[in-house]
Amino acid sequence: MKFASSYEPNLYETDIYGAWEAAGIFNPTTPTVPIDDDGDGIDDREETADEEPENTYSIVMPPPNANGNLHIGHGLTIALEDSLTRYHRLKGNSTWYIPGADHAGFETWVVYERNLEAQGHTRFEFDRNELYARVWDFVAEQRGNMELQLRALGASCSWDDLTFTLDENVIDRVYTTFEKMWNDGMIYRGEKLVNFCPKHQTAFADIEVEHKDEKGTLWDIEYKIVENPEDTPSRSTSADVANTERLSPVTTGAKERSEKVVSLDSLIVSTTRPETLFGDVAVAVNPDDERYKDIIGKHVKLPLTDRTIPIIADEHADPEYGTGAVKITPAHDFDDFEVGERHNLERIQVISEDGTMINVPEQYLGLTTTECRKQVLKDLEAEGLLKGEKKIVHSVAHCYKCGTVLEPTLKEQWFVDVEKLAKTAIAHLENNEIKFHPDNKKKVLINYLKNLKDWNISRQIPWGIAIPMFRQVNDEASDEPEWIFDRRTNLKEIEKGGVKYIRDEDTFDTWFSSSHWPIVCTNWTKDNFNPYYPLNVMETGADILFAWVARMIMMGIYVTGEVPFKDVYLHGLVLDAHGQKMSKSKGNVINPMDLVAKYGSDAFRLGILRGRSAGMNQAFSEQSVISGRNLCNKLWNISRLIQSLVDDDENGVGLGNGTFEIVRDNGSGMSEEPRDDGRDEASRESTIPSPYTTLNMGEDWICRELNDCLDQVEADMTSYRFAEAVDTLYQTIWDKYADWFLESQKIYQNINLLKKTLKTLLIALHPFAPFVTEAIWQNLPWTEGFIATAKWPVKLKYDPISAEEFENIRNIVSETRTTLQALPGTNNSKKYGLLFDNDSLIEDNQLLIKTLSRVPTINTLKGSPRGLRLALANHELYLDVPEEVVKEYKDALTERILAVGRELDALNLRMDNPNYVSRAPEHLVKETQDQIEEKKQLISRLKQQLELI
RNA sequence: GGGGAUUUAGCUCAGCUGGCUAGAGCGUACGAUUCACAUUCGUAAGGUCACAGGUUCGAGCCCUGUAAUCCCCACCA
Repeated sequence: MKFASSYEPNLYETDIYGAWEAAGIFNPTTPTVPIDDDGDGIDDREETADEEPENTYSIVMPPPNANGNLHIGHGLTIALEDSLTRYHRLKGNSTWYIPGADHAGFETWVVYERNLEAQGHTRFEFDRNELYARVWDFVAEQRGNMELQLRALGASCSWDDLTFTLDENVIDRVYTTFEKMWNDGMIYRGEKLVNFCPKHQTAFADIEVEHKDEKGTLWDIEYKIVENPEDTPSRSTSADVANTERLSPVTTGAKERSEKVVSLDSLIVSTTRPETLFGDVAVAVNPDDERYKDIIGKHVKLPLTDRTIPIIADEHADPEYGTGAVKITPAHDFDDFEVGERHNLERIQVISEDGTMINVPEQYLGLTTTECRKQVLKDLEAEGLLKGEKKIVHSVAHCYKCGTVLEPTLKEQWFVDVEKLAKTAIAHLENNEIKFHPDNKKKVLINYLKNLKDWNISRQIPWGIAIPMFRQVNDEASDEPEWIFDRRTNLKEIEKGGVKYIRDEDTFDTWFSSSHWPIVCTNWTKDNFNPYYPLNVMETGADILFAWVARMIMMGIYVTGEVPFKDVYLHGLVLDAHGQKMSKSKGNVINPMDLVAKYGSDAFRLGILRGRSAGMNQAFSEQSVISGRNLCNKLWNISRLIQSLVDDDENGVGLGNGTFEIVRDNGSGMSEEPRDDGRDEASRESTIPSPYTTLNMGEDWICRELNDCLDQVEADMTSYRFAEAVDTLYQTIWDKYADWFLESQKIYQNINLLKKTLKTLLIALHPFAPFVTEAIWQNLPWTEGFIATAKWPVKLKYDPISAEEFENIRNIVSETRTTLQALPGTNNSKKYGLLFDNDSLIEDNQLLIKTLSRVPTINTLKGSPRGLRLALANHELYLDVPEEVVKEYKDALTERILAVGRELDALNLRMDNPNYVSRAPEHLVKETQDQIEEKKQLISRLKQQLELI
């Protein structure tokens, strides 16, 4: 016996994956680039192909961090993507699931730098190329891990085509795009404020910043107004400085805030960052703020300094907030930066990149921002300029990796002008070229693209793709350095036309290269038709809709003129069993590999797909994995039973040797293939008990149910309803196939149908549970090849009348079981037999009914009715129960009559409504009438029963 | 401030174009006991579909409003 009594995933999974991989079945069968052996410029396949060309199905893996372990989100991603891939492979598509590994610029860098520090080194001891080489080795060492984990999850991807985000072709493609953008004038170098992490010494894109609400202090500082500024460092608006004889009283519209303006010759500004006051170049008030109308254009003395700065009018100042006057520090605040742009103000940088003070009076020089803040507050206090403080909660930008507060820092960076990219992308989206799951994410994305700001693509990290820009040296003449594009980024310095250029030290934001993912993975080129681009689907996390999906769409269109994928499926977060976000600090992180080791890969995949729908953050618990494991074991034992029946049959000891004539109409079932029950008539010599004249061991019924199941799974997969597909299979395998069909087939086997239906189920479940289905497939002597490359099952032919008869039998059996449980006493199913009268369905199937109901006997009723009539099924069927027991059951019976009566009333009420009869569809009215008839009959049968008692 | 969701059984979720007598898994209760599977089999209990109006012959589903929860973006001097 090949089948052990339970399925042990660990005995099979590694070997099975190895066998798949060795056989190369995960590679696409349609070549990925056109074949043109005779050099006539035409794809040779099209000339020679007799058969219909295969459909292609392409999907790329969001590249997991090459340096890391897979987490639960990867587990979900692979479960989703691989079931799509396997499903379409079974459906006969040339399927290409392209795996990847991400150099994960910043993430990996953080890990590496931590290592470096642990060894007592710092990044500054090495030059860029050296660091790059070191990290490369570090990652190469780690990468295998991640790939093994993908295999353990069963990802049926084409390993030969694995793309690493720092592969030659990726860099090439990124440079080509960058060059095109440079030539198209979409790349510019700008001094802008960027979010800068003082710890990691790099800038971030807006999207990488994590805003957290924090408690802080808002200090009120007095800035004294001076009548005659001697020194005006800012290049500001001096047009209306002139006038001003007297300040108007600060009253109008000031409300309760007016008292904060302590006198008419000073302004109170509020700030959470007093240390930045050295970078102040103006104080802004709202132009509509009546209180300050007359002082606009005057100057104030900047405390602790000798400078005076102008009072300007700008919308940015909110009259309702604080005193309505706000200090403007363009070099250290994003809003102030914009105010500065509008008013052409100087930018004075007072905090350096390492977070210490520069360009400040001597006593503050070199202090950290925190130290400086303390000192400034102390000094202001001493001068009597600190007018108050209050605690507030405000949101502060943090580094998403180390939690350090990000410092808005003035820096020259490369930017992509996104206006055209976003506009074009919106046009394609509004043209419905991409279908989103869930649907609403399209709207969200368009909304995002409409407000998109220019994209900072420079990172000050060595680990990444070097920005291929070189700056001319010795260009003493101009302020504006001259930059040229060149691919030779392996060189620090190049010469062109006798002029020397130095490479920019920065690397690309990883999203800049990642946005090329569908293009580079499919080897898209301008000149050749590529059957795999656009991708059929992009599956990824909803959390990177903006960072990644948006950019892939913009870049895909920019480079290829086409959207990069036809469908987008976004999954939500996997939360813990209590709906909490998983995090190391909470200690509720679930490692997918632990679950795979414990319950098997299939169990994990089934478990994580159940109850999950697109775009939603949903809970996940080990329990669902256990339930997946149970299904695998169930399927294993189903197969074990069937194989033992097959063995018995081959050894001539099976039950299936009947003398009966099979009465079956194969013509009326809808189907594509005749139901092949495979047995020639002569072999039906049998020992089946004699009352049988027809055989209906659920065979037509199970064919019908399997057909429905296949329909359902196909529909679910087409609409990305994974959980529903799994649910359908679960129910079909367990509740229908095992509980009814196999139980029936224990009496009499149709061996070929058992084989065929088992194959159907195995194939249908394979996309979700690849290992156990393959393990079974390989253990069954009558299957061939790999199930992974089998053909999706065709529909089975069946006789609908026979199927419906079995449905009737199921109802009879169900009612028998229910009634036996409801009767007083225990062990009823052993005590009472069934009696039937004048009913051919029951007569023909008495053994089946007896077996499934587990009653000891079934006999024809002789004499007048006795016992308890089973009223639900409209058959002359009685439970042979003694009168005193029936009497105890009387109350239950009465209650039941009342319940049915209430249902009948409701139906009657519906029919009494003339509008229902006239306006509802005809079939519904008819249905209602039928139901009324049924209920009436049921009541009368129940009443008969009651009278019998 | 802008945007997107969620609210259905104790828990986690389905319920698609309105036809519902609202489903599943887990959990619970009761029963079975070794003949594929105790990772088993059978049966049952459990719901004012967040609330209030409206449209309709008919609303869990559509419309209006309210409440609660969550997420994203922007802002918070």
